[in-house]
Amino acid sequence: MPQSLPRLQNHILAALPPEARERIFPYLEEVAMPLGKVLYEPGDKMRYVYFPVDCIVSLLYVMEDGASAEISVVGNEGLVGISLFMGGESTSSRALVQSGGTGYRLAGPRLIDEFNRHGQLMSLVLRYTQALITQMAQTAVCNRHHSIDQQLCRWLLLSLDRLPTKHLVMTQELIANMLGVRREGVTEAAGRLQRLGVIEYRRGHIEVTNRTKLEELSCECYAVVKKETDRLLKPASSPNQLSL
Amino acid sequence: MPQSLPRLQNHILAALPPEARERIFPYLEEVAMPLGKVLYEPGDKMRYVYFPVDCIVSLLYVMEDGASAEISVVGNEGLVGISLFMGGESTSSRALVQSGGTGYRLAGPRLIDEFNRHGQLMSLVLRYTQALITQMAQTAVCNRHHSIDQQLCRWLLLSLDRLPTKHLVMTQELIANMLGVRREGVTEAAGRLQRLGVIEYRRGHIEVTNRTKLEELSCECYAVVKKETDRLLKPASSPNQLSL
DNA sequence: GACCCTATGTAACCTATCGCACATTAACCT
DNA sequence: AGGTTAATGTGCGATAGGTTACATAGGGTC
Repeated sequence: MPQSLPRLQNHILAALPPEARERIFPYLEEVAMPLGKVLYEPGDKMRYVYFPVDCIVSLLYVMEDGASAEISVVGNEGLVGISLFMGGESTSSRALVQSGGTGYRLAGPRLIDEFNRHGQLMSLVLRYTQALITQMAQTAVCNRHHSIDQQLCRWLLLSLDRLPTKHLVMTQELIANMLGVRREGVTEAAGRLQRLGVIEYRRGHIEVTNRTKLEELSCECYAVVKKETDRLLKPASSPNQLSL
Repeated sequence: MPQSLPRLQNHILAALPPEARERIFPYLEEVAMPLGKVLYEPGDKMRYVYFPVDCIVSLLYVMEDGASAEISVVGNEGLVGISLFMGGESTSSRALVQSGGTGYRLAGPRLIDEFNRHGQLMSLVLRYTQALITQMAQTAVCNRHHSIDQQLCRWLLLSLDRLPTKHLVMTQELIANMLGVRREGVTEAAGRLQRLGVIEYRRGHIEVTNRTKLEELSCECYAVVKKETDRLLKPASSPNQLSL
């Protein structure tokens, strides 16, 4: 089984030891992840986990009245479908591709089988899940206390960290859906950021031109999540933290 | 080892099979959980997990400027300190006793040892963790879209579900800290609820007098969390969902 | 019973964001 | 090239909630 490069661009897959790769890689299926694709809806029994390679997936909650809010984002640092191994088999949120690209999927039973070996994969995905929890918690706080401008900065940074370029293909309308605010609010915030020379945009495209300043303008939430995610996932191939 | 009743009031402990109880119960220490006690601060290396019996613990995030927001609440349906088995050993939030009572604590290594047996305890705590994730996600959404009145209803219901009585010992100031809003906002919302005959309160005490109406006035967030938590934890002693 | 502290009530003002209505234009299609 | 559609810009009034500043009173303490 050739260890083709793309699948190693997903950090979880890349951090697996050789034996685990041998067991799992034959079952990985490459899948297109075009913008707007829905990986699962609330309550769906999950059949696959998805390992993003160069795409971004948003976990978002849509309310009865149609209003929505992003709970967290997943890029090639993680995987989509944690409920499979957490035991619930479904979530109350929707998984939506927010930035197109490709990924790999693995059938649920294959993942669970490997998870149950109690080895590196289990350790990795549990640590990743904790990083995800941190992100959700910080999103809750950010939604409560920070301005649209600050949240837009945070959102751009989270996206940027998960993309190979400084260029986002994204309408303000979609960003508004993610942040759970009006589209006009995003237009105004984006206008301000552009006037400050932090971003440049045209219809459906945003380019970050001054990342340093973007970080300054963002609320603390970005840094908190980034730092904690790095802490949890950097030592990804360190000795299993679960051993005594 | 006698299976004294109080420890079985914690649903996780109660759902363990006899063998697991035999291994764990000797190491459980009863601990007082007075209102205001801090179980851990952000970044603290956790030494124990806590199993609430008749108290409520809030996980809340405190920002640089002192503003705070509750991320989730834990009662006797769960446990505090999931980072221990998730692998991070610390979180970015604070665990604060919001309603006094007692609980049991278990030293980290003892828990991890049992977790690593890959049995019922692992299954239980992972499912519980997913329930916690649902609660956090819904909190994020609620913070974005719902009014203080609705959130107060949700918060009262979540607390009520974790208490043996309809009586909360709680100042409006504290509730405001949890919800991440001004104290005056809570005063006004509580006043409206009282005028509607849903609650009755006096200094530091709140009594829910019409739960049905409280549920009507709450946003959908309470019901979503409740339903999902029940789904995940009700079949607590069902066959290990992780087996193929 | 007097006292004091803390919890609660109230009010005037400020601001961010919403809700709505519309103008403008970039980019795509034929 | 022109038409069409979707994306963006702008300008209101409405409003929830924040900010500040006090007034009031419950309930424990001496």
